[in-house]
Amino acid sequence: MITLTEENYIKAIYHLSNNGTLTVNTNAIAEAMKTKASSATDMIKKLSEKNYADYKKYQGVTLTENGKRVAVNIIRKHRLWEVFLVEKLNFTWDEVHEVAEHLEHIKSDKLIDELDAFLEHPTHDPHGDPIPDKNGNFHHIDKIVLAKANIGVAYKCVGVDDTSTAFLQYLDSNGIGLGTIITVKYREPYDNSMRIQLKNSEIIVSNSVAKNLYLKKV
Amino acid sequence: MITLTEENYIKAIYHLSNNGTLTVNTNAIAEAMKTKASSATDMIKKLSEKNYADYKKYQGVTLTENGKRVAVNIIRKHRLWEVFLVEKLNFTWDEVHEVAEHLEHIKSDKLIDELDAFLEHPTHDPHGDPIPDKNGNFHHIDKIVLAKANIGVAYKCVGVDDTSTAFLQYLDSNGIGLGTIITVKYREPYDNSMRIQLKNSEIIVSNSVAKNLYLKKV
DNA sequence: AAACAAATTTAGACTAGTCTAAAAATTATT
DNA sequence: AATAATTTTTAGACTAGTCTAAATTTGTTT
Repeated sequence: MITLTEENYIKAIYHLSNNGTLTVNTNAIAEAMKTKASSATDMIKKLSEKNYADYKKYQGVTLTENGKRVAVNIIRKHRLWEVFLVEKLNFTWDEVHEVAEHLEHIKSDKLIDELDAFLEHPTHDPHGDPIPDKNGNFHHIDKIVLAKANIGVAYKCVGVDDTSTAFLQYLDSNGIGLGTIITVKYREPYDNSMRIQLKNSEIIVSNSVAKNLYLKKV
Repeated sequence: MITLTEENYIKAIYHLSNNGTLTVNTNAIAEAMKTKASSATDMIKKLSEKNYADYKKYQGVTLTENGKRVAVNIIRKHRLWEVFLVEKLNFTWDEVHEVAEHLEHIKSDKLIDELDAFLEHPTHDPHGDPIPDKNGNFHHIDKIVLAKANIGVAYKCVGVDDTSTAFLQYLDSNGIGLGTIITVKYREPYDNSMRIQLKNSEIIVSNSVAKNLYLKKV
């Protein structure tokens, strides 16, 4: 039996390891989990014993295939619930995360399969992140970051990197959401801010914004 | 902050006390929670300290108004989720309970208000039990138990007392569900079994079945 | 009302997860 | 290559919730 805390550590390690590819160090895990390094060490040992992680003292942690499977499954559940909350229960994209953090731990295969079907097998969550299928495969779309977009080309907004409330509300108040058509008019060399064309307006966004918005050619 | 375990104890006490009207003894709580009496004692003390329960040593427990409010709120959440699972996710009425036991602990007012609206403010769950509204008021329907129904009168099935899988599956396989029209043809004095008329069949049910099925005159 | 039975509480111990403080290993700097 | 700084681990303690076993209270018989 896997505990809620174990699941959350596995998820944190998965994200910190760039989807299971890098080795993660103890301090990073502790910080992500908002605990102390000593607590992280204890949990890492436990995950290692239970075959969710590979670990050698002082050398950092990677997830086993088993651990990755658990992580991807939680991510699937998290993102499906986010779609449900936005599409069916009128949540905005900055409100969903906290509730989904809890819903993702409900254990029922039937629940998640039926939810998936009820939502008509969505491939992306409200932030544009891909939803892995039952077998853990991600539906990949090739996206570029606004900061690297070409001048004069039309793109569609397909996701965000930063999912903080502040950023999402900034986008909302500037009329940017998933599907919004964006054309770059000008890149200011001085600070890398950009003037972009939306449907009915032209706005200037800073480089920090441009680095966090994903686009796809239309 | 209230813990998951505290919520479950409060819910158990609420049910055992007949919706907050009777005093409940320690052994009954321990049995309901599948723990030992000593564990129940510890938790009772804690609930008492936190003002969810009134308690004097050796004298049993009652819920405070505060405790009842918590219990009714959990019951509201539990039953709304049950409706969701049956109506939207194709669960059968004997499958919902276990998953709802977990969903009922998700804490988000917006979630439950929106779910309520999404389901169009249902007044009863899939077992016919009333769903309290936001303010904790139950929508009462006056129902009678099949065992006490009159011969020759047509009734509609509005609920069950026993929600065990075995009973619900028995009902399913005999073509009885919420809304089924039932007319009693004969009561056998020897064992209080009953011959009842359904839409396209006549069946005989034992007294244990008849005591667990709620009806309402049509 | 004394003795027994049943229910309840206390005492002490265990696990999961956390913490602080100190020790050990690794990495960086001179 | 030695020392300093950083990271990580260990040791020991704490809380929530559980357990067993013993002690206490209540209630029930005779």
